[in-house]
Formats: sequence, C-alpha cells, structure tokens
Amino acid sequence: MVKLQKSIEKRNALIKATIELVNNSGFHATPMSKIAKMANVSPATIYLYFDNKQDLVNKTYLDVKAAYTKHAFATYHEEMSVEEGFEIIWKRIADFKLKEGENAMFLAQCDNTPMIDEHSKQEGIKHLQPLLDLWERGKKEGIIKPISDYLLYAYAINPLSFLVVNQKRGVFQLDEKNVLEAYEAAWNSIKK
Amino acid sequence: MVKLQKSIEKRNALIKATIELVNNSGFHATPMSKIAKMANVSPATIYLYFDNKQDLVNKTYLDVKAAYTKHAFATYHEEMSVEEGFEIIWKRIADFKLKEGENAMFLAQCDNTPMIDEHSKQEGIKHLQPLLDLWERGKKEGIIKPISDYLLYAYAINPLSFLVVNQKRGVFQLDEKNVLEAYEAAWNSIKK
DNA sequence: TAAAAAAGAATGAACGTTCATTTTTATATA
DNA sequence: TATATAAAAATGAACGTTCATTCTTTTTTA
Repeated sequence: MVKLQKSIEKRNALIKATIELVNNSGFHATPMSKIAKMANVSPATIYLYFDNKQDLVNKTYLDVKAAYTKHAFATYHEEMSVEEGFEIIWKRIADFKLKEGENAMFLAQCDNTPMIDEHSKQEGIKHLQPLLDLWERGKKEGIIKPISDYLLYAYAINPLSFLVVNQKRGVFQLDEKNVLEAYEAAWNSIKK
Repeated sequence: MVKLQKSIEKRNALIKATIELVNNSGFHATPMSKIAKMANVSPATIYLYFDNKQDLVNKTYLDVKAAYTKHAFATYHEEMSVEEGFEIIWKRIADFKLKEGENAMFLAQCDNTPMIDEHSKQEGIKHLQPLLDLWERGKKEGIIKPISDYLLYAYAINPLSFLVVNQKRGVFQLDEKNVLEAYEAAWNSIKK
C-alpha cells in the first residue's frame, strides 16, 4: 500500500507550459504533445494529472484567476475607507498585470473566447466578491456612482487588460507614470 | 471569352458564417466544412474566394473592422468641437456594439487572441485615425488629458467591448440608461 | 516487492486542402 | 431567337497529415 502523491512540480510545469503556448498560438493550435515537451513530460503523463485537454485549460484558468485575486486583495482589509480600499486593490491589480504579464494575457484570452467552460468561468467570477462588496459600500456611502457593477468593472478594472495585452504585443509601454495616470482615469470614471 | 465575376453574395455568406461559428466555438474549433455548410456552399468553393482558412479569417476581421469604423465616423466631421465630436463618435460606437453584437464580439475575440495575422491587425488599427486626430486636437486645446492615446482608448472606448461581450454571454443587459451612464464614465475618465 | 507514476508507440478520428469532374453562365454564331 | 461552346464556378470525394487519447511496457518509489 503506497500513498498517492503525484509530483506537484510536474503539474505546475504543465500549467506553465499551457499558459505560454496558448498565449502564443491559441488553445486549439497548441497540441498536447507540445505542452508535454515543454513540461519535460510524456504526453500520456498529462492524463495522470488532468482528465483531458479541456480539463487542463479549465484548471489552468482557475489557477491563474486564483493567483490574480489573491494578489489583488493581499493588502486590503474591510476596515479601510472606500477610497483607500479601491486605490489599494486597483494598484495591486495593476502590479499583478505588470509583473505577471503572461498570466494577465492568458486571462484576457480566456475571457474573450469560448475556450473555457461556462461553469469554470462562473467559478472564476466568484473570486472578485470582495471588490463587489467594496463597491456596494461605496454606493451606500455616496462615494461611488450608483450604477451597475459591470459598468464599474468595465471602466475601473478592465482597461488594464487592454493595456497589458497591447503592451505584450509591443504596441505600448506601461510604466509607473502611465499607471498613475490610468489610476486617476479609473477613479474619475466611477467616483460620484 | 467570359467576364470573371464570382458572386459577392457567396463571399458575404462565408464571412457571416465565419463570424457566427468563430463566436460560438473559436477559430480552430470551426472546421471549413461547417463554414461551408452554413453558407450553403461546398468546402472546395471557399478556396475560390479565399486562399486558405487563415486568409478567410483575416479578411473577415478587416471587413468587420471597416464596417465598425465606417459606422463610428458616419456622422462626425472635423468642424465639430472636441466635446461634440467625442460624444458623437462614442455614441455611434455604442450604437454599433449594441446593434451588431455579433460583429463586436468577433472583434473582441480577434483583438485578444493570436487568431489574426499581425499584419492584418496593423491594417485594422489604421482605421481609427480620425479618433486619434480628434484627441490630438483635444490635447492641444487643453480639453483632454495630455496622456497616451492607448490610455485614452483603454478608458474611453475599450470598456464598451467588455460590456458587449458580457451582454452577449447573458451576464449583463445593456440598455439606453446604461449607455448614458457609460458615456459619462468615459468622458470623466479622459477630460481634463 | 507491489503499487504508482511515467513513458513511448499505436490508434482512430477529424480536418484543411486538392483533384477530377460536373454545372452554370455569357456570349458568338446561325 | 435558338444553339453551340468555352471559360468560370461549383462540387463531392479523396488525400495526407495532425492530433487527442489510450494501450502496453518500463521505471520509480516507499
């Protein structure tokens, strides 16, 4: 009788390879064989860690989304004022997108294609609850415009994805000055 | 001796089928055979109109992008004030995204994946020049923040894509009230 | 030493594209 | 106006390749 323990490093290598290859070629244009090669693993081994290709990309998506929101809320706590909370979260998100461009680009692709199962997408959305709660509080206190969460998200957070994707493509350079200007634009668009 | 004239209706049917199928399944998951079937055409016929699958999707992208910008600038002319010009263009873009959700969703997928050739993407960007010119003027007149065009685009225009994509997925409903609120958010984020 | 993990080769299905052939179209001729 | 004809347009079947997944065997681990 032996304890079941598949190596977590191998799983991580597979996730990492998936992100890089899907970023460069898209989901259906990256063969399992290539993912296996990049992770230094046999194609058959992938199936010890994931049910199939779809399961691999779903789990990759949820992993990255979890890392993203963990980073976003790391220094936030509910005792903060709405302004301070928003600034902290926004800047942590910007920080994630800047430092982990590959991950951010992968999320953008997932969110704009039919690549990920609807169920996994719904799971991913749940991670953002603390931000929605903060907005709820901001609306109650009359600090944030009383409009839909989707509108708030569209103008406050989502533009960062656009910037990161275009930065990765070499069209645009995000730097500290840009980030401050972007923060100001974000706050101006949602504050009352 | 006979004049060469391939039917434009058939080409349009192929483009339309490509948009719908790629929206639902993604580029690599839509076989040429399916596109052909939806356009009521033999698979081989596609190759009379396009070089190959990649060419088909590139041309589809440029067609949709051209329709998008034509719609956006239809009622704009350079004699307008910056405020008026921006409002007109912004609302025309919103109108396009609302009325032609399929097209808007297709553009969002193209802009966030490696699906389209880099060269075709560059071609697509050129269509937006009138908007960039307007911003240039707005910056000179001190009406618009003196920041990068990408930042302006990210906060003024791009959020609409997010809204349309999420609307199509049934998560969110865009209506006239929302659109007005979104316009206000857009203008607040870029005005000086 | 026995179960778990991993490997590489094999399998069968799906797909983009091409090929050989048929159908349509527009004009030239009677 | 009716017929002939040659090029263009369209077709369905076929080809060769690629890929996800599975199978059998080997290696690792405790």
